[in-house]
Order: sequence, then C-alpha cells, then structure tokens
Amino acid sequence: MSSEQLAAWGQTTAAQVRKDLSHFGSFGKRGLGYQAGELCERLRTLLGIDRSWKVALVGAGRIGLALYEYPAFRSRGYDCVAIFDSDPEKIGTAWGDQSICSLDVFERVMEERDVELVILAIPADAAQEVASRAVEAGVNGILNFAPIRLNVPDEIPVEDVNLVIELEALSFQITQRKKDV
Amino acid sequence: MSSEQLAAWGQTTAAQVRKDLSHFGSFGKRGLGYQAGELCERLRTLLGIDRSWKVALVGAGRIGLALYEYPAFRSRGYDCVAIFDSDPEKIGTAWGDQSICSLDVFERVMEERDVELVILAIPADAAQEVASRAVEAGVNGILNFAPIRLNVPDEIPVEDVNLVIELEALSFQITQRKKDV
DNA sequence: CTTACTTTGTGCAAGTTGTCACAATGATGT
DNA sequence: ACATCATTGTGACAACTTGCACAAAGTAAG
Repeated sequence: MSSEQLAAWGQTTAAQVRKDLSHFGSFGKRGLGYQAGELCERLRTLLGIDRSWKVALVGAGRIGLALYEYPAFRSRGYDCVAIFDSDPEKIGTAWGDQSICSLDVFERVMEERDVELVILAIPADAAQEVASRAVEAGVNGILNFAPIRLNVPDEIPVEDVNLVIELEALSFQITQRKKDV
Repeated sequence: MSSEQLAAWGQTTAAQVRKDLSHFGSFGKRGLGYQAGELCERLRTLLGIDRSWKVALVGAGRIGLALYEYPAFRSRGYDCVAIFDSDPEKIGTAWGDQSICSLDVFERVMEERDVELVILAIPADAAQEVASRAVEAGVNGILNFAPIRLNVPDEIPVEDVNLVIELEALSFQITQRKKDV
C-alpha cells in the first residue's frame, strides 16, 4: 500500500502518513510503498497490542455488563480476569465464567490475578477511592467512565469516556452550524 | 472566580482560559474575575445546552440499555423520544415509557417526533445504512458507537465512541512508559 | 545499461496553538 | 481623591503541527 492509499483510508494526507510512520522508523520501500502485513505487525508491536492484557472490571451495573459482553473486547486481547461490585446482592453471582467479587478483597484479587488495567464503571462518588486503591495495588492504566477527573500519579495513564460530553459536543457543533447560516 | 482558579479546575493555564473565553466575547471584570453564575449561563447558551434535545436510540442491545438508563442522560436535557431495533423479539416491548419500534417505520417516527440527534448502538455492518437514512430524515447530529467511520455529509456532525481504541490508547501509553525507563 | 516511472523520507515553509507579559480597568482602602 | 492591588483582554512571541516539494532510492521495461 502507498501512503496515498493509507491517507485516503484514514482521512488525512499522504505526507502526514509518511511523517507519522517515519517517526517510528523506516517502514516503507521507495517506489513500492508499505508492505501491509509487515506494517500491521510492526504497528501492533509499537502500540503494545501484540499481546493480551489482563483487565478488571469495577462496577457490575448496566455499563459494566455492556462492556463485559462486548465481543470486540475479548477478540482484541483484553481479557477480563475479575469483576468487582459493592452491591451485596450481586457479590457471589457470576457473569459467564467470572464470579463477582466484593471490593473488600480488591487488593488481594488484583495481585493474585496480575491485573494490568482497570475499567471503572461506577458512580462518580466511588470512583476516586477505587482509582487510588487500584494505583496502590500497582495497576498500569485506568479506563474511567465516571464523570470526574481522577487524581492519580502522572505516570499512570487514564482514559476518560464521558457520554454527556460527547452529546454536548454534538449540541455545540449543531448550534454553531445553525448560527453560520 | 478568577481565570487562575478556573485553570486549576480544568488542568490548564490561566492564560489559556482567558483566551478561550475571550474568543466568545468579554465575560469577566478586570480586578474581580468571572461571575460564576453568569459565566455558566452564557457558556450553556454558547454550547447549545441551555435547552433539551430530542434523541432517538437505535439499537436496543446492552449498550443501548446502558445508555437509556444512564441518569445523566435525561438530567442534562437529552430526551429519548424513540427506540429502534431490528430484532422482531424486541419490537413492541417497552423500556420505561418508550416502546421499541421497528426500523421499517424509522422515517415516519423520526419525523413525527422531531428527532434531532441519533445514537447508533448497533453493529458496524448496520451502522452506515441507518446513518444514511437518519441523514435523509433530517437528523442534525449522530453519536456513533459502531466501530466504523461513517460516511455522511460534512455538515452533519458525528461523534465517535470506540471503546477498543480507548483501551488500545492505554496499552500504547503503558508500553511507551515502560520503554523510557 | 539506461531511461522513465513510482514512492519514500525529510528539510523547509506555512499555519496553528499555547504562553508570556503588560496596558487597561475596575475594586479597595486610606 | 488618590494610591495600591487584583485581574482581565490581547498583542507579540515561541512551540508545535501540518503540508509542500524534492532528492534519494527503488522498480520496470526496452
């Protein structure tokens, strides 16, 4: 594939594709382009998605369930090795092959199962405490669905997903567009 | 509140806050700062979130359910006025006060209920078709959970939410950090 | 072998975004 | 009334990002 083709695919320019790729080394062959299979493989390694990751899900509510059952999740190498919830009704019950654990045993389970990533699908008022405990327990990264800005050390990456903000971004763009006309 | 306080809140710098706000006009008083109530109100108007929006949910699966039941959704003025699904088992049943409609009546319902925003919580292979029909039916914006890049006219804003990409972004950051050390 | 063609990798220019610093402005106290 | 203090709004500058254009390097064909 040429950088031109890749650019069309990714809605950008050929020069941008070449610059971005060259940042990580020299992948292509002049006059020929990039060999798709090799490029994929090298990018997967660079992105750190050439292996599977052990994930713990905190919050067995509807968002947690939707994530847990999301097929792309497992197929892309994210392996859910623990589910936690604070609701005594849910603790002990199972989703698929995972039984839901109490937060009382959070630290022990996190260590036993070598959890690397934590997904927080819990209300905002509980998120900070769990995040801090997860960091303390040695987690490497956090995917946060709670609508608060987590306070964690700089070296722990956090990705926020905030549905309301996404909707508000849409509202803003629509409002702007109507004003222009 | 001073720009300094706002900056601390939003993890940015005071100068940035002032530049951003000044872009939309002159809100503050020199020597005093910004009056919180008025600032909020004016920003809400600018963002287009000073009113409610009529939303249709397409896809009554687990992601759809999680969204529908998400309290912040309604409390921020996003009013779900229709739910669609293609599964005959689900059509006719109801979630709360909304009964689930067939996609056969998509165009009619969209118009009757004045839908402004569509949330696509359906598999990738169905997303493009529904998106095109929504645009045709006069929708103003799309929130897309399907992992494909929708092809819609430039004047229709689309926000994508892709959980796998969020996780991969975490994986990348973790991998990078480990390399540095 | 040589010529014509393709496509990368990159220096440079253009454009965009973020930061600094300070005059302008209003509040506050004497 | 005046001096002092706090804070905005903004021009000038610095840092970063994107796009252009072309030499370098490789392919292909006669």
